[in-house]
Amino acid sequence: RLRKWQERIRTKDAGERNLQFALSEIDRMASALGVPRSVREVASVIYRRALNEDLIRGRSIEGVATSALYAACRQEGIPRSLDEVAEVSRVPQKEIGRTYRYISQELGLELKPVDPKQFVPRFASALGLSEEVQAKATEIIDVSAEQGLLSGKSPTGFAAAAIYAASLLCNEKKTQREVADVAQVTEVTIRNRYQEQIEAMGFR
Amino acid sequence: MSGPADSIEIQNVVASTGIGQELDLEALADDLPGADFNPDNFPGLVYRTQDPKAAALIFRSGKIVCTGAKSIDDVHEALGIIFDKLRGLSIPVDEAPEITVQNIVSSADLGHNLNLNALAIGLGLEDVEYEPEQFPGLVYRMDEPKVVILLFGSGKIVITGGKRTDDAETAVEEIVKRIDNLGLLD
DNA sequence: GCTTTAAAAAGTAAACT
DNA sequence: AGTTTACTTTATAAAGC
Repeated sequence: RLRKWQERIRTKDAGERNLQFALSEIDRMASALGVPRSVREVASVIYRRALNEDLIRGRSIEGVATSALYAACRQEGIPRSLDEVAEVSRVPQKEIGRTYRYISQELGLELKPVDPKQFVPRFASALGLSEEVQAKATEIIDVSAEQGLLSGKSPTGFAAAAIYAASLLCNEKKTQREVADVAQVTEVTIRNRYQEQIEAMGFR
Repeated sequence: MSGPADSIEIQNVVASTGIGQELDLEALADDLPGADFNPDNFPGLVYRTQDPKAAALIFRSGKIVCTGAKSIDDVHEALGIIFDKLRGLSIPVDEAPEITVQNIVSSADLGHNLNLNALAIGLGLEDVEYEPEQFPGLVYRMDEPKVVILLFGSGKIVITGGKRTDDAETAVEEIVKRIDNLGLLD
């Protein structure tokens, strides 16, 4: 009986230590990503829910913690791409994506697809672009999405192309390379999306 | 009446069977020209047929998995060729081993572009997986027939997980109904 | 969970010319 | 900048780690 008590305390301690580790990792990654405290709190709630629903079995603590943070960013409307999240995590991007899809399904998060517009302020300010360019990029995204060009396309690539196009239109030109670097997509992707978008805008 | 159901093409059929006889895969790898056997990687021996084109995974237990065939008839033909090859090596093979179709992958064209964002919300986020950052297709799990449908912006779709030839047809009719009811079939 | 096999869809990416 | 090759997703069996 004494052993059972000790075992329970031991596992309780281990579980407590694991939870503390996960929460400190969420904090570390959130700081590195520069997301507000509210997002860390949402991520912590998601992680605790995953823990209570026994979703961590067979998965790494770090993977679930990273996915919870990725989900929290989306839920709070300030998404980070899987690439960006993977950069501050020690879990490979592929596993983060898989784990995210799993916990999202199991917890019924029902997060809507990421809106490319949500990347515009962050990417544009990283490039030192004006409010005018941001507004133009947002307009390009709205118009081309309405014409059905968004289906299946990556939100970051779509946003990057719109920012590139807007920078040209507003005479604040950034090169495809510069935009590609902040959005972490290739110049080829920007070129492809850009061509479709300017056509949708009735330019060219 | 021509509709999306008429555009269905079977792309891959997976089936399993067994010859009712244990096999020495090391010896078989030497006797079967073109056989790939790397027990360190995978316990099955890989053997490909040219006509019909298919790939078979042959296991020590005598169980066989056939993939890559374009029809159920092709599965039977390809496995027939393999059974005869084994018999030619004086390996006793059951007269007519039972062949079970495990999965059929089909493609089809709905003939309209699809707004996947609207579709994700309309079909119900709980039954949908749409992560364009990871994959351009929307994944929809249907209960009856129990299949998984991948939908693309072009209106092209993939139906997988079905075991019967008509599962794809039923699924296409059903998904067209659901999309049409949402007013998302332009 | 993973390993291997096949096939389609469309996007993204890297390595070449 | 264009082409080729390859990887992402879905399902499914097989034997073994």
